[in-house]
Amino acid sequence: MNRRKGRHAGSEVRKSEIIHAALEHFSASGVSQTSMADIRSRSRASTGSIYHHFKSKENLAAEVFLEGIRVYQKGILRLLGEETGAREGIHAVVAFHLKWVQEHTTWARYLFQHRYASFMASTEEEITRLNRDFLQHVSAWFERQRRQGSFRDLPLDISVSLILGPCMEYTRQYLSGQAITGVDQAIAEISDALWHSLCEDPVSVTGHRALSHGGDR
Amino acid sequence: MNRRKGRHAGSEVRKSEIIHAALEHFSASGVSQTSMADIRSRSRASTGSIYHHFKSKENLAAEVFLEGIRVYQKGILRLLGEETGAREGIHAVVAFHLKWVQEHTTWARYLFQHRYASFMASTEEEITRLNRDFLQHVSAWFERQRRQGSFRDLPLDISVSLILGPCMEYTRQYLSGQAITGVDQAIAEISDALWHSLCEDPVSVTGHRALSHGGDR
DNA sequence: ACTTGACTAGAATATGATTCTAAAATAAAA
DNA sequence: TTTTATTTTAGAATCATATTCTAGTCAAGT
Repeated sequence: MNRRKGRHAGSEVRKSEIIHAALEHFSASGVSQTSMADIRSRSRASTGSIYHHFKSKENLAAEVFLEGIRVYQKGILRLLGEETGAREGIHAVVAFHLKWVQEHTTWARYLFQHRYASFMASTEEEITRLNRDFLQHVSAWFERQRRQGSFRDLPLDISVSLILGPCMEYTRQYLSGQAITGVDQAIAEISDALWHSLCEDPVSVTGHRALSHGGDR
Repeated sequence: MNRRKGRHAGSEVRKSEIIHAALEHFSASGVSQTSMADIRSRSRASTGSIYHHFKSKENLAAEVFLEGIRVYQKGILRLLGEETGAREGIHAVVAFHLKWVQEHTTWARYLFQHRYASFMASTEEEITRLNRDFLQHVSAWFERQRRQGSFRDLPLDISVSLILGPCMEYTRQYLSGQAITGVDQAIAEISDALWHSLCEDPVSVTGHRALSHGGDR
């Protein structure tokens, strides 16, 4: 009955080739500095082929974004599902994020340096959907932790800002080569600091702080 | 002697008109979605005139960015020059940033939603210079505070991430209409949290925390 | 008044995104 | 296998828009 599904074998492959060719250029030079000709020559696909798979350059950019953000979010959500304690949870999230950036530099450059780019917001409601679902899971985790008295009772948007903000800012510095502190130390420092800014009563829970850091800078 | 400055009267005015026309569009729709024709018609300047004052669209975008960031940075630096205590300093910076965003929404949309955009990094070394100078002042302030024992001894890039990150992340939410918490409360929450993540020994310095927040969210 | 260089105007050009037409490849039907 | 329908690819044609070019206008100094 589903005779309408006459998918060709190599089609997905070709689409993926285009996405990855685009990623390379977008990540290295940004979307606006990348021409369709660049993508065409790197992917060895024709104009027609590209426009068959993607509605426009903007749409291609969005699909590349989606492909990356899906992988990233899946990783974070797996962590939160593991139901560790609050402090471990925070550390795990920070570590995951920074290591992911370190190991997927090309993706990270595109995803996070262009995070606020305009083409995302307007078009592509799937991005909105992904973000909403993601936020929902994250806030559920938070609520659970808060009920156990691990976190203080902060508004969700503030909590998100406090956690995500430092990670993103360090990421930005790291990607632009301006970070002095290495990733491992950054994970330790940031998660430690976050814990103290989020938890109900930092000192009584753990007597020590500043687990490690050399005398740099 | 300065005969080379055969400035025409209205020239600066015209240039400024172009910048502000561009700002409106850039802020509302982003640089790539704005055409030179848009800017031309809003500023009532001709193509030739625009290209006389600015090398290219990219350069125009950079100059708009510069104009905004200068004002913003000047405000922050004034605060840091006032040599208040560490905690007051943090609060003042957070408050300044968020109120500035609230009062200069148009500028903020452009400056901060496009902060990581590519055209800034590559071209326009004046932006680099501004940022370097700014960072230098900020780090000097930090070093002074740290010597007085107010802050713990964190690497500069980490400190910057911890402070700037939450402000920027909240800003992003605020500008995209996703913030739940109001600006005043956000200032209180964020600066309180920052203090606990940065200071040497939060509890002994001030016994209380969470100065204010309603039971929202 | 005249010369000079900054400034403005708008047409011409160039670059690059998108559309269009047709053909090749593939899968399903006969 | 041959036929038919559908998807996918190709590349030329088109269209949108950023930039350049040529010719002027204007303000100030001589």
